[in-house]
Amino acid sequence: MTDKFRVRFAPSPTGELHVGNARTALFNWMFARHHKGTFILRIEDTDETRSALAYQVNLLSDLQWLGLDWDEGPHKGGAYGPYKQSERLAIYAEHLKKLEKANLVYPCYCTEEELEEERQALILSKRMPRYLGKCRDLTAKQRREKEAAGRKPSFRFKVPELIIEFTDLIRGTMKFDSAAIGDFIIVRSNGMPAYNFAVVIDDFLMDITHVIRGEDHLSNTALQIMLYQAFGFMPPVFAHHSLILGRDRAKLSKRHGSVSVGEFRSQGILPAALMNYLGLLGSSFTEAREILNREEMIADFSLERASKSGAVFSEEKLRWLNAVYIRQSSADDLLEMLHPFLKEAGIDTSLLNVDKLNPIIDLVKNDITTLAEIGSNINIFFDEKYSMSSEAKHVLEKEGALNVVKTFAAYLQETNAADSDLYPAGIKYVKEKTGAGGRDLFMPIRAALTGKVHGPELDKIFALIGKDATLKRIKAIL
RNA sequence: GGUCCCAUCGUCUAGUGGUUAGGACGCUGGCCUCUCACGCCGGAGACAGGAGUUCAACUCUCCUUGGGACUACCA
Repeated sequence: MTDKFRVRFAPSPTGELHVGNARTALFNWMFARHHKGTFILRIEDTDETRSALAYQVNLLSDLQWLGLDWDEGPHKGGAYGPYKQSERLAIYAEHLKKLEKANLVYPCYCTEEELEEERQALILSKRMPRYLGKCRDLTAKQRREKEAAGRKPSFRFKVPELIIEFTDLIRGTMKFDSAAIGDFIIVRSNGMPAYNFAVVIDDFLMDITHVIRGEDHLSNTALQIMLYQAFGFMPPVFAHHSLILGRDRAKLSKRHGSVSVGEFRSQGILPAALMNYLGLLGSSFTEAREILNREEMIADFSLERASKSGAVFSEEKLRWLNAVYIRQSSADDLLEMLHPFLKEAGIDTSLLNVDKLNPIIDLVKNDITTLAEIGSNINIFFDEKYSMSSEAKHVLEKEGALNVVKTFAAYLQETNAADSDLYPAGIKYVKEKTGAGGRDLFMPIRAALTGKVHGPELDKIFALIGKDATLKRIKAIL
């Protein structure tokens, strides 16, 4: 095996970054960092109709948000560039020529309609749908005729007859019979390289040592190995990890709900929590715990611990992890991430100073699962956001409830106790004066103070709201 | 249909021939003298089935069953 470690994440910018791809990126990144190797980002944008610059921009920002920094790639450069396939077209053309010269490739003039017909016919006759090599033995004259008729050829690789064998780092020995594989297209009729062709060339030229990717590429590997052999290239080590599944155990897709990094980001999932969860999914760490920061994950990462079977994505567990991360975060760090969510909740953070906001966040962070929940939990601390829920109203309608609230207000107005004593002394006073205790004592005060029946400890709430606001709120009720 | 991959609680997993099959999420009972949450203590919950190999199989082999991926001029 190699003592050098160069791995890559090679997404195509044709949509939002899917958590499955993010996990592949994470595995590659952890592998590189663990082995003090190089993590390369390559953009596979050879599908002109599906690729969009906006997706690429999005992709890079999602990766950065997750903290998956690359050593070579867009915005970063490197000795093996360019790192966008659309900028490497000359390289692919040159390699096509090599194969042509070796007589390992031929032009195919079939139209997509013709190919589709052939495919359907094969399916109907219950045979394997694959290209049968119609254009493989065209004469020079026949080719000239097709060209003259205005047909642009694609180029197909002449699949040799052999058994392809390779060792997968996660799955062990893999064996494929090329008889089941039809001559496949390596360059499309529009001149763009096809996936299997471009990856092989790029992975070799970029000196990739380990290809870590999803199980969905397992059968592609056979085609790619044939190409490595045709070029006389030394293939890298392959490792195919399992896929992320939806509830129904089918490959996780949009119909299963939220699947993109961007969606979780806007729902208020912390990048560290998503990273941690993705690292845990379909894998495990040797540590007996499940909450690990990035350094711990890197230190403990091993492909040997990657599971071979697919893993169902559990949003429940992600949310649990997220809540843990929120609770563990400092108010300063949270505030940074909370900005867009506070804004959305209609709270103008620019008007508030950190000294006031931080203690509130420190209290509220214990009650939220995602950052997006901040609004409904923080409202009780702002007079202009204060509102009475129907449950709270109900509490105040109970026998004696209003009297408790009134007595509390009366105490606050008359006392000259120090601020820190206000709440405990007030409660004691109300208890003695009204005889109320437990639920009957605290719930009316909670309802009056916050307009809600749930929330953090009352003494802490009171300390943050203060005497004046409390009196104002009670007056509004009476 | 063909090729390939996979199989431990509902879910994610530990386990590498001898264990009361462990943990986490979720569910659930109790405790924390206001609620919700947190936390703590407890509970229910799994080796898909069948043959072998072996003194001994969750663990090794084979078959069955079940699930999945691929089968594009997408990656």
